[in-house]
Amino acid sequence: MKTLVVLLGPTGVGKTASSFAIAERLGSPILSADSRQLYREIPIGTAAPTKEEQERVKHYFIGTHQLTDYYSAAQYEIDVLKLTEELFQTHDVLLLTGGSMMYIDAVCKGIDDIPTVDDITRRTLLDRYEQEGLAPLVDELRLLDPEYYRIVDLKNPKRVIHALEICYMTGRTYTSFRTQTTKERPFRIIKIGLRREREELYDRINRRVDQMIAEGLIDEARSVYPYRHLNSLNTVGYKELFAHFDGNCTLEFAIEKIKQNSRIYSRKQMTWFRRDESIQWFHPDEEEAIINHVLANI
RNA sequence: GGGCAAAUUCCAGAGUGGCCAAAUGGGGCAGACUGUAAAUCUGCUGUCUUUCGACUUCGGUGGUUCGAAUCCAUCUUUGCCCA
Repeated sequence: MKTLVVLLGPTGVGKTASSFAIAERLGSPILSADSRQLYREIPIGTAAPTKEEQERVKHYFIGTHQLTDYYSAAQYEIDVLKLTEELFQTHDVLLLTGGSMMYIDAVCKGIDDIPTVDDITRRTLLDRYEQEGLAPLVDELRLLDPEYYRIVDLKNPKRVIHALEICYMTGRTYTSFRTQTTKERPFRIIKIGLRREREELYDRINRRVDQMIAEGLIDEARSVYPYRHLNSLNTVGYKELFAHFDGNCTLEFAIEKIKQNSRIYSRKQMTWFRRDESIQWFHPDEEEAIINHVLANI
């Protein structure tokens, strides 16, 4: 049986470094599971593998898209499944690595088949939200999809709006698309989680941000500044610098905020991963133990 | 040396006799999460307690008062002003 090894963990824990060693031992390319390394315009701030690193091990899903492209976890699921089908023809084991929680779940558990929202519907609801606020939309959701109304976070605009978008676009309830089932995959999945002591992780994150700055993050951010309203740039490392470019804060403050938001992001990742009991956790230095664990389970 | 102002819970900062364990913001911590998810949202944040509640806090000390973060005296520190 074919095996997909999923190497995951919070930002800055050392996934990239570990992934090379593991990929080389397994003879696998690396499938990135990172929702921002996808974009070719922002390699520095997303700590994407460098050209040299990509020459050492073949990578997929790095710099494959433009900031203006629409992409989502659901699309990622489709793309990864298609790619793995191909690659499993010549490989028994494949390595997927990254920290985008939803992307990983999309591959491992699947996402329900919900239609992609068209631009007009999206803009209509967004305009209404901006003009009328959330309350009327919440009321509508109660009428259009009472079942989802009962369980959604009614204070979360993204969730309420998205459910309404689907209702309006399809004429069906959002609930009717939610099967909440875990999809079966034609391959075995082994999840390896990397973790460190918090103090150590935070220290690495802080230092990595300084390094990004040294590598030219500010120029990189400036080069994409005209696109700052794109969702793909609602990203740690960029939104803080945009605030500085806008004159809302000093550079020093922006850099501190990047560090802080990166730390917060790493914690959110850990919260997400924590409830996944199928993850086997290791310290990044335990390379041999990781390899042995993988070899013992394939 | 003289005058004035200020000292609040991790930080900033409200609060000027009871409704104050003390607004609000920041920070910290925890959680939710199925379509732009590095997004978006929620809760907690003096101690003990499951709850009710109890206890200790608003620079120090001593007063006034039934009752003080709030009033008085004094001390300490800080800032500003006059020398």
